[in-house]
Amino acid sequence: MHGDERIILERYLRERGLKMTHARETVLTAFLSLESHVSADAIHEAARKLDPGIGQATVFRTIKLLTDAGLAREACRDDNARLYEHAWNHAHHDHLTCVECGAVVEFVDSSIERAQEAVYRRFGFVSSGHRLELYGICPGCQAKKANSGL
Amino acid sequence: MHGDERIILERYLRERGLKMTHARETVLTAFLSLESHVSADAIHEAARKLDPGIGQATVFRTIKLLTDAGLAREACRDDNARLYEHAWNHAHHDHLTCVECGAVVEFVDSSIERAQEAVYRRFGFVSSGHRLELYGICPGCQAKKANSGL
DNA sequence: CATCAGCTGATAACGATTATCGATATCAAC
DNA sequence: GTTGATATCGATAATCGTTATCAGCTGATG
Repeated sequence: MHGDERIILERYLRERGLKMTHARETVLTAFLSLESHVSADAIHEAARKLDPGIGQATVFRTIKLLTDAGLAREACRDDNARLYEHAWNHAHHDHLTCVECGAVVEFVDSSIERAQEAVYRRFGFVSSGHRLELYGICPGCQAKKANSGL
Repeated sequence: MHGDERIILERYLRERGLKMTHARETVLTAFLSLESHVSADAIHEAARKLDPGIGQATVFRTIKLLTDAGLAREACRDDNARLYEHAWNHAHHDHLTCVECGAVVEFVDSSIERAQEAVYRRFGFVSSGHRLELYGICPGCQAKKANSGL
């Protein structure tokens, strides 16, 4: 199931003299069991269901490892807390977020990507990544608003 | 000099029964005296030079007012802290940031803007704003790297 | 110049993240 | 399997940015 990710992490750890432990495997499993855009707290909660002894600090430490290993990626921030999403076998994408209900649509748009490359060229930069967040009101919330009296 | 912004703020405050005070005027002046992408702490520091008695809490409170009044806008986050930029007479723009030296280029690209609108239509969303951050290495840092042995 | 709602600065509280520390688990070598 | 050096664990304290609290103060209005 999640064998690929486990092997990636194990190799990453071995390469720098770190160890594969129960706790780290549990956090990885918990993270993979959740949908995109999870907080450290949500991962901690999920990990506790697999092993109630998992500490909060270990979750934070392991998330950092997962990020460095290329398995997780910081997605955005829910006002205060950082949110993470899967990065392995999940191609690059941008986010379209509903400001009313919080729904998130992931999308890729080739003309946006091309236009971004043109901007890099225009200013002589070498690209190393980008973050695009579109905010708006989703069709469902538009309908809800229209029905509720406006 | 900054008369426009002062009047904007004064009107905003009056409209909701709030008061124009020394402290608020000082924070506004401090904010306007700084370049784009400032932290609350930097604004506090600048405000203290104008009036050493200005408290940190007042700076946070006033930044919120400036944001609501349309004079400031949350730009991005320097890892942990929120950063703010001028929003009055500063048209919408996106950011191109050098990951080596931190330099920020502000730009507008009409084909990116158009492509974003197409994405909104594709998913039936009504737009309410977006945030685009491009990351890369600026020409200066590319040259620095090339010279230093690579 | 009195009044009162709004403001102020100091300080405590808060939540997310990070550092500390003694006890424990891991892995490689025997 | 045992050992041992060392990474790791969970609990807890510490940090940092931000927000809430509160007693005293200020500014617009009459």
